[in-house]
Amino acid sequence: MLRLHDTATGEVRPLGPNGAAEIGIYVCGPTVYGRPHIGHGRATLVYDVLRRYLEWSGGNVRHVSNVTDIDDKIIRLAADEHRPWQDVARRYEDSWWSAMDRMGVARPHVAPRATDYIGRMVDLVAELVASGAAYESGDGVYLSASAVPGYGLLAHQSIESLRAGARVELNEEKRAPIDFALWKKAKPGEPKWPSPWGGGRPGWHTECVVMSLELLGDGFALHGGGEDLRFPHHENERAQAVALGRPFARHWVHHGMVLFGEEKMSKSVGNVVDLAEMLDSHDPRAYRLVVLQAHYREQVKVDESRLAEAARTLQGLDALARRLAEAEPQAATAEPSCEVTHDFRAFMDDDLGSPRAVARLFDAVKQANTALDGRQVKEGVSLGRAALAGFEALGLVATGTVEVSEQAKDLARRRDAARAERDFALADTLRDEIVALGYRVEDTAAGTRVLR
RNA sequence: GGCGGCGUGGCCGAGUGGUUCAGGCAAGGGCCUGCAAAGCCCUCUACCCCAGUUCGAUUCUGGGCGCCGCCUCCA
Repeated sequence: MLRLHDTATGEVRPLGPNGAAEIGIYVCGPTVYGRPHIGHGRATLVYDVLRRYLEWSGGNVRHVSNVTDIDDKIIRLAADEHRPWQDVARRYEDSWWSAMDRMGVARPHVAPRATDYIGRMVDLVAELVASGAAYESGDGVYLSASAVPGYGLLAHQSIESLRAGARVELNEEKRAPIDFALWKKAKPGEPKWPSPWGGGRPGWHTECVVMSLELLGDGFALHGGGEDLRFPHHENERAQAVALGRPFARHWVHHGMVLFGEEKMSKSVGNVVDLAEMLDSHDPRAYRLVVLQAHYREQVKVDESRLAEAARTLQGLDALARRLAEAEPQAATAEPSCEVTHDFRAFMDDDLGSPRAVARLFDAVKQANTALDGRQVKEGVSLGRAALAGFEALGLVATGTVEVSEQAKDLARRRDAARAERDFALADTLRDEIVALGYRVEDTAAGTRVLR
């Protein structure tokens, strides 16, 4: 059973009931005001791995991830471009799903848009106002943080120290600097939805409360997001649920940030790497491997050499897949090695120890190759199948086959003929021609093999 | 100022109070190969500094130095 670190308690503890019970996972999704970068990529990969692993372990997962399609940045961009905010939001939502598909990220079971839930958000804010926890002011409705028992749980700070450290500019409309907006009254020209406090739009933190409770139910299993969302976003989500008296996430998961070079990737530093561009220049699986080789709670350093290195590593995995495809007819009954699977599971169950789990699988890859080298086919296939199955459980699929053009196939056939006649000069020339087409060449017992 | 994390071999990155070793990539040598490639074998370079606890610390404690993150509607 999976044990996971919980930000609320600081402990690694069981995620909750496995098996038939539904495991509700809510992951904070994108605000669609720009193209996704590799930081978004890591975030989705981390939770994709979590989800896949739970499902592989027999869990019945319901994965919900929101799309924030209205916010200040979207409004500003729409104004700059003189087009409706909906166009901006939809354009970047499309680029989001496109990039996620390319990374092999499983789509969430439900991906609600914030603007589809505004009526429910208004209801929730009204309830908070009625309870006395929230108050209306000149520019919106705010939640009073001091009205929430245990405010600061996720920040691991007392309300006093949060108050002392608040860097938020003084806002006359708030009673306390740490209070946060539930509803923002529309300024002239801004998009607005009706509410008891006039036209406006919801504050960011409210949508996740409404959608997670609505789609997963009270006391859902897990709420995840980046370390940077721990405070204030998640703290403020939780505050609303607590103020309403509704059981919220039972488990809080936060993953580390992506560093490009030595510091956090951010627009102000100018080191943002566009996700789609990165996927253009590397095997799309390479980034997943990079992410898996670092523990999800640690920061991960990414750069070109790291991605290229991972891509090379994957070639070795693909090579094994090809060997297995050839050897399997002779070892149809070979079961995946239980030892490998057992170790893999043990590492993953311990707070998603993917670096160790992956290392164990690579160990099995080597063992499999060694066995196959030694003609212990059944042993090799057993080890290899377990390794590839483990990688697949993490969303990393090794490919034993490659699309090869007719031209290259023809050259390969001619090269085999030349080699059969021991005309190696011609064979080498033909090999160069195949390589010039962008392929790699390997000789096997079955003849020339052409690879990407 | 408050809170948290990290400093490991050429690079990335796990882990542990001691005995054989993370793993990946790179480098050197070898096996295999017509030559390569792939694969395998061997080799190499470690645990930031200073104290302390201990028979023994990279691993625990304290201090120091350095780096990173959060406290801003940044994943």
